[in-house]
Amino acid sequence: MATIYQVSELAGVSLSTVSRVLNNNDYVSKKTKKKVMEAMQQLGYQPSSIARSLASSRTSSVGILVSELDGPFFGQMMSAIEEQLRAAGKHVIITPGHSDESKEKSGFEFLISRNCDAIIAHVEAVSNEYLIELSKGKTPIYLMSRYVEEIKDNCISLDNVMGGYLATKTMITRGHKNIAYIAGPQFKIDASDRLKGHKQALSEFAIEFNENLFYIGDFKETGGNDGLKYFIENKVPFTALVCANDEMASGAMKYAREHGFNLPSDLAIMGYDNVIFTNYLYPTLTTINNPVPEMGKMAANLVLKDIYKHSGITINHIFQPNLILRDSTPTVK
Amino acid sequence: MATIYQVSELAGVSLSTVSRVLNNNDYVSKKTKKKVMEAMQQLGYQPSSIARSLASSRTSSVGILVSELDGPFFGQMMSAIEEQLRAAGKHVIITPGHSDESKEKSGFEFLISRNCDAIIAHVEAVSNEYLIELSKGKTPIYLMSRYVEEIKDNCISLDNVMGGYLATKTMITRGHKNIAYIAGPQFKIDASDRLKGHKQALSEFAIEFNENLFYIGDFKETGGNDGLKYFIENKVPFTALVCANDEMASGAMKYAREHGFNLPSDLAIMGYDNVIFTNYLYPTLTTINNPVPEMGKMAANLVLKDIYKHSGITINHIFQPNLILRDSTPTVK
DNA sequence: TTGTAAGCGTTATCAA
DNA sequence: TTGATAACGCTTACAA
Repeated sequence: MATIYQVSELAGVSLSTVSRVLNNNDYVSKKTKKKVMEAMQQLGYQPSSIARSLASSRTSSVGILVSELDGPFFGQMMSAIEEQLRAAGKHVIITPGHSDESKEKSGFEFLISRNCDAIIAHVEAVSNEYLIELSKGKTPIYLMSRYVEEIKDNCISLDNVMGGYLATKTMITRGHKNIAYIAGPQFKIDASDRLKGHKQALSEFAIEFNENLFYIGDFKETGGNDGLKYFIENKVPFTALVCANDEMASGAMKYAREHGFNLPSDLAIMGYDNVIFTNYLYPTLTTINNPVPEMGKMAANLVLKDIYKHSGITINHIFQPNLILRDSTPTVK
Repeated sequence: MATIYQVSELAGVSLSTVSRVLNNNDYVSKKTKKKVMEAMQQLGYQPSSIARSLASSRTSSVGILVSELDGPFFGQMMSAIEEQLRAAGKHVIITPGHSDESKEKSGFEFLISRNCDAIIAHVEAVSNEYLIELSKGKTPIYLMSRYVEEIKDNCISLDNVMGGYLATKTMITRGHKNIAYIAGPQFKIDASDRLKGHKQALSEFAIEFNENLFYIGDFKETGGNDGLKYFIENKVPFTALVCANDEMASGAMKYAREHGFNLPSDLAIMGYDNVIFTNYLYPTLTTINNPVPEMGKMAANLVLKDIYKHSGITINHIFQPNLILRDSTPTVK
């Protein structure tokens, strides 16, 4: 590998001049610049980003900490962030936190030790206090889908209470009274907010919250499965099922069909997130749209604005979910 | 941030000693080691991985180059690789190539310039020659789902011809003669191999390949949609549809249902990859299992063995696909 | 506009 | 078993 030193020698200039060319510094004459570029070309020179960042303590890379590397939700998120950042010549370093406190912390440490210029994180297990403390460090932290009052300028979040409310209200206005609810793990703020919205809608229409129609799932297909099974065994009648995410809804749909339900007439089902495959289920799944790509893009923009000083960027910190009405929730007479 | 220098001062030893402790070097007395560790603790010292890799030209990180950051296929792949590597204390740096030649190349360059100890790549647009050339460089390259004879020891691949054969043969043995086929983009080797297998099965059973029952899709839902539309407009009768991946199959299923097909009785559909949501479609989708997680794990193991000198690892370079029989392909009398 | 030289935080080679 | 000291490849005052 050629180094900057060899380039400088071949071009007959000093190290600093080569460095200037590398960094598009204005104070270089056209002529020298050309000489240097040619030398680089000739040697197939590739600057070492490691050395650059050691010297400059900037890396042109932003860390992304997500819960999982797979799953449609995180896929969309990573993809949107990466695309926006790459367009600005920045790179991303992605690491998973697996919704586990110590793994999330070590993810942060890794990213920080890699000198990321900033970190965009979707974390669920670490406490707000930890995040606030971390934000005082040298690496700026941005939060996706999480609102922490003390560092709200660094948060991009979704109004999940509203989303939860919307989901259940839709079922009610479509004629349902006995509505089962499969929640997500309650340590996840998204999940507990959605539940809050559910209860809000219930109470608005004077429907009592029934423990026998409430189950806490795992945000995966199995959660939908297990939840529906639990409800059926409880023998409390219900005509609608609201799930706190699409994966659980699809699991429930499958279980329902396998156990003699005729969908959607026997049971109306609602998801949450509007993940890509919901449109390919049968019946197509009514769901609450979680504008993940837009939010990812916004998070990237926020970093571009704050850290890389791009101008003319307007930031929207809180997104509103909206209803996507499909076939799984027909109106009941 | 505390540096190694401050640690050495507080512990009353030299830089080198601290470095030795950091690297678990044996030639350090228990006593000094303890002193140093305490100093580290006290200062909350975190070694700079940047500086470390500049000095050692090792990074404990392996680059992953995938086509897309989202999508169930790549999600599973990244996840499996990362899990295995993380268990060995290595980190991954992920970057997407978007199935585009110049983007894939710049992905490689980025990863190489980050001094990754190795790169695991799933690339589709760059040529074999490029990969062979690249393999001569200082960063070892490993290929996922791609077989290149000259560097076969660095390849982990799936026998896609066999998979394609299996898919179509299954349809034939279940009683179908008029089988439509929606292929993937033919510059992708996976796609062209699957097609090859399809033709092989056809000819084995003396069924002629019919251009009117052949469509090249984009490996996404839209491809399934458009393909089925094309076949219907062609007005050539067919009773079975084989798709080169699950996304296209799900798109086709939806289009079929919207256009009056009764599934699966009117049309048998076969997917490929056994992506997570195939089991939640209705009818559940018969598909060819692509053991992505196993292959990802194997690729990680290969790196662990070759690069990090782990012992006792057995490598399987070529994986065999198998049939997952579900409800979308009933037998025809 | 260009060059000199001092870092950046480690590892690695010697010598002690 | 420990310590000096020279790399690693680049950026960045400061000087010229």
